[in-house]
Amino acid sequence: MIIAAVRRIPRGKVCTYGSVAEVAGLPRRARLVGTVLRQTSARALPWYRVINAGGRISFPVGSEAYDRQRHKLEAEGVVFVGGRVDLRRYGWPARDEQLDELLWKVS
DNA sequence: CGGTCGGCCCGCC
DNA sequence: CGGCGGGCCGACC
Repeated sequence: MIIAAVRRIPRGKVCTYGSVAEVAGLPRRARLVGTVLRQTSARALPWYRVINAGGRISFPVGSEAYDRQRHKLEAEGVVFVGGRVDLRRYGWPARDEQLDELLWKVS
């Protein structure tokens, strides 16, 4: 479940659409993740922790949605440099954690 | 840095 | 059935 995957993103971290899909067991379905997030309205869901593979927010800069997402992330300590976040530092899961994350489905 | 081109998979017309 | 466009992605120029 995509929603479940999004829910597992730790505070202060971000996850790309592609990674969310992978963790959810749906490789190559990044676009689906975007579609789902667009339609879902769950307030408790940390949707704002999902960004694109370029480390950017997938909303037009200056848009209300962009600002909302960015503020939420910054409030958790995520730092933007030139409109981007360093995925090596804030990306989840980290490369060495990915295996564990995919294995989580089995358990 | 920006722009394009496939590739991807779905949903809608 | 074909065409188009998405909160995408990677490769290339």
